[in-house]
Amino acid sequence: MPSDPDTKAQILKAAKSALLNTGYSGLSTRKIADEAGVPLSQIHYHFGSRHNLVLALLDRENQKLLTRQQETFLSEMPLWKRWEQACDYLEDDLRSGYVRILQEMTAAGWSDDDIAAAVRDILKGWFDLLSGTAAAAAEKLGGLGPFTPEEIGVLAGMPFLGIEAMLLLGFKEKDLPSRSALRKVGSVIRKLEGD
Amino acid sequence: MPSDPDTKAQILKAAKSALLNTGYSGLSTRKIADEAGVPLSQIHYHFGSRHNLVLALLDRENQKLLTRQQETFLSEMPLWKRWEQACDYLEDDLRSGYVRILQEMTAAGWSDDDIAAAVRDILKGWFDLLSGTAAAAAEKLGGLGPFTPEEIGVLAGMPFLGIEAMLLLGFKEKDLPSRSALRKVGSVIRKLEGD
DNA sequence: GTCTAATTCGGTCGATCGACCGAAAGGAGT
DNA sequence: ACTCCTTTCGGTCGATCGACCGAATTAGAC
Repeated sequence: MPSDPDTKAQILKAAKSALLNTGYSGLSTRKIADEAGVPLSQIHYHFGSRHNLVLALLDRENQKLLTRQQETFLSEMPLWKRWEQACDYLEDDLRSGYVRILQEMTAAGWSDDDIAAAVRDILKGWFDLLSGTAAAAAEKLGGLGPFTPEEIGVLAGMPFLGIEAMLLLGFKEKDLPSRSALRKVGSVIRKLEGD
Repeated sequence: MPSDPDTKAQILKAAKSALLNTGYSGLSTRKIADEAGVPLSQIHYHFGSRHNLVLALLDRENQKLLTRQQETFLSEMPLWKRWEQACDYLEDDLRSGYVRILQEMTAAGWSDDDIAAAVRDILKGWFDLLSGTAAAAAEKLGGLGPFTPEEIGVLAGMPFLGIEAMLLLGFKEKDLPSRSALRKVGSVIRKLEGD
């Protein structure tokens, strides 16, 4: 009775839901099993351990992002428009829970080498994308000042990670005008491009 | 026998140590008690609950930072030098464990309203400081372009938070040139100031 | 010295955790 | 019909968790 794909996907979906509800520190195999509506033993049958389940969840969430990344990379939009799109993606990813998942996994990685390596791999791919975009922008804009493309990648990407953590913490635009700041950066880029 | 101050401080110190070793999800009252060399019951006598102990630890770590913040606020250094100092502080805080503590608390706040409120208070103070500095810089530099001082505060502070999370995750300068990027921002500020 | 209140200590409670087990149930190939 | 392999299921193990208790100890007031 190989209803395997169903159950496995069901557990992963429940694991995501449980992670969003309780955070990583409150995550337990029993809560996941209850949420999925399957016996506890199913989790260890399909994933072997809680640890492996977490890694599988991270991998599954990342799969979704990879396809979108490649679309963006192939796009020929002007820089300011790509920045705008990145701001839109942030809102999407906040709603979908992906931001929370990745940030929870990042925090878990501070104490777990396997998770840390997995998260670094994911984020490394993102930074390479940003660096590549910066390298292309260097030609268009005539150099990047004192910065290498990789450093521009850092300066473009890190604010998003910091803002994500703050938004998850409950900061509102009134106390931390993060969204308006990001949008205005887009308009500055637009002027730099001479649009 | 009121050796109370000793024991209480000892427990807080052990709590910090345990948090650095195991992360928030692995933190337990027994590990803290063992590390402090006191019976488990002492923790509940002095702090009432694990929850209160965590909040007390956060408050204690923040006290240290507050004094330094005020020193920086009162300083009359040029902007680029303050930025350099912020980079130096980052290295100090990474070594001392303060970065890890605050980032762990931030992540814990995603699932705990009390911790979230406490962390927001701390970071709100930091952002106000940055915004104030940006407002002062606006006069010196002749405006901030399209940005409000608060938005400049966001754009100055958020990269640090993102970079902290990545450094804790084990990113090296080779894969993520975060330190060189931050330092070069300082040199750009220096040119803007016409020094 | 005596009394009082604060502090220390060892022990224990019920709940929850991850992991594992053997038996039952089901589908596929013959 | 039979076998073989995958999957499902309920139950249980030892470990660990936060919280709490009563008794013993100690410092300081008088």
